[in-house]
Amino acid sequence: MDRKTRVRFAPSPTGPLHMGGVRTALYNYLYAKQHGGDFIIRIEDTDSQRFVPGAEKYIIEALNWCGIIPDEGVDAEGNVVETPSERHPHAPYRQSQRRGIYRKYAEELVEKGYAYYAFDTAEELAAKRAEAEASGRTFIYNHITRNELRNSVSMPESEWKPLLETHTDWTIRFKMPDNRVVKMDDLIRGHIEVNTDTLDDKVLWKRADELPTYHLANIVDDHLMEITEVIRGEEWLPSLPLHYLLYEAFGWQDTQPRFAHLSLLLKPDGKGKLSKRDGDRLGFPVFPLKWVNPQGEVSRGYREDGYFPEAFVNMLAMLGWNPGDDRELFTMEELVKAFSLERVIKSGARFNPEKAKWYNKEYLRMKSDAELTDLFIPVLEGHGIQVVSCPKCALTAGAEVTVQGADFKNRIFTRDYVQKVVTLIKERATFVADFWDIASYLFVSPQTYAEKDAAKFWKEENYTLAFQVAEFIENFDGGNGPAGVEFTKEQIEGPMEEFIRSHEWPMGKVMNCLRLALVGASSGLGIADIVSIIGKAELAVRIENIRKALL
RNA sequence: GGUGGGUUCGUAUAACGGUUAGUACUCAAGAUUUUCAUUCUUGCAAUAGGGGUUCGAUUCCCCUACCCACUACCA
Repeated sequence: MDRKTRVRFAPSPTGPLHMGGVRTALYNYLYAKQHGGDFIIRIEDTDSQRFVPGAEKYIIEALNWCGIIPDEGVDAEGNVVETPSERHPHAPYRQSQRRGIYRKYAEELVEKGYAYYAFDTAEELAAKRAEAEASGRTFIYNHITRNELRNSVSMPESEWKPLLETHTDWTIRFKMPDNRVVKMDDLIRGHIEVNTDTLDDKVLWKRADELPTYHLANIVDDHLMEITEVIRGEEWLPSLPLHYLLYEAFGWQDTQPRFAHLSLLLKPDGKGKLSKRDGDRLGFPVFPLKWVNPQGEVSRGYREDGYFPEAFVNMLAMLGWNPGDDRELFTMEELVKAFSLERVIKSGARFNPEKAKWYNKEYLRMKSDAELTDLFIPVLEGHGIQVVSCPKCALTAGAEVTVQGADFKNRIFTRDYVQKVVTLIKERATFVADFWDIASYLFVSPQTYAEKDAAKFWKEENYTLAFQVAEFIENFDGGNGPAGVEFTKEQIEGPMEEFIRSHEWPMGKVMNCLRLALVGASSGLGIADIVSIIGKAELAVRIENIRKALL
């Protein structure tokens, strides 16, 4: 068969999309793109009870953030398509809006003898289950019990037929054959066989809300939408025999999609699958985007935590798949090329938040300084820093000093100044938000001095020397101009060290006193970097400040 | 309980019957630097257990253990 590859991601809008769901969508997307096929979104909202407002929008926005863009099912504005068009021939893509088409398929199965009407109420069945459980057994609706229950198999037609009209709570159930071995193939797990005796007569369609259950809707829509591969979570593996049997009952074996069941994401520690609770407990997001549920509870998201979508996607792709070599960094295009279902791991993958951070760090380093500057500016503004595009603009904005592109007093800095900072600190950060913690002293004079560091270095025999070094820097002319002009790191570094060495002063002690004045602690960039970026005037201010504070 | 799936360093994974069982993250140590961070080097650390098949098993088969999923008129 040479059908065009068509895969679908079919979420249920019962809440925000979990990162495991994003991974399933991603693998579908990669598979589709690799085969030059279509990636389709279909909303499986056949459970009106569990519908959550906003969930559908969230799912689409999340996929969009990740760069997982559907070819069909969602329009350019991010809305699920409701009316058919050339681009979206199978609309509507919401199962609740397709409800009219499922009943006839269910009834076709009844007519062919593959399904039957069942009139048992939910309460009756619950009672049966409770009863069985009390005696240590399990009740299952199958070829043995169906004859003692109320349905069109056990009752004469004259008795059940009228019920179709008089009752509104009947269902159509699949008539699971007895003692038949269903032979299946999974693209990831290989050959699987299951005996139908262990399976039950699943409900396919409900009269009460005139809606199909997952099983029927799924098979019918996959068939109608010409899906060629079904890539979904492992939780569906147990119902694969039912789905095979449904394709058979409909006579659709020729176009039956191939199946691939993905393992689940497990929590970082302990037992069990990854849940929202683990994120709260261990301090990492389990959702791509921030989510506020109808009760007002907030769940953090990767986006809001400062992750780059490329890093998030790359990390997710490597959780349960590998290219067969040591490569770990992939763009979406590279993933499309390298991906293969054959290399998807069968076992559950434990999620490792540390590795997620590592990915972000790697991607941060790959970003251009200009791009990172754009991202850093809003963070600075959040700390009361004003960033302007040029020195002139700084003056207009009320700045007094523009030599370095920095006015510390009025907290006005030029974009060039910010980018210089970014260049110096990007290797030290994992997130853009870290920039402030790493480099706030390049925007604001230290207000306090770390006690421990001060106790260690702030001694008279050290700081008197440091003051002399500061004076040396203030008088340094960069080698090509009168005193008072600024200098680059390269210009000051050598002479400053030479100055200290020539006096045989203890380098570490002197430098750390200066550092205490400039940073407020015994950490941070090299002194030459700091003074060249903040300038002589600010150096003088900080020396004066620490004199007042510590002398 | 039943059915199905799974099991390589702490974690993610590599090794299509033959390797000193590799790589990355984490952690530790060392080097470098004026501090911190970076960087570099080194190190710690695994085939769940037991039987087979085979000259040879992480790899194939069986059993046990453990983990996961499913067992709804939910998906």
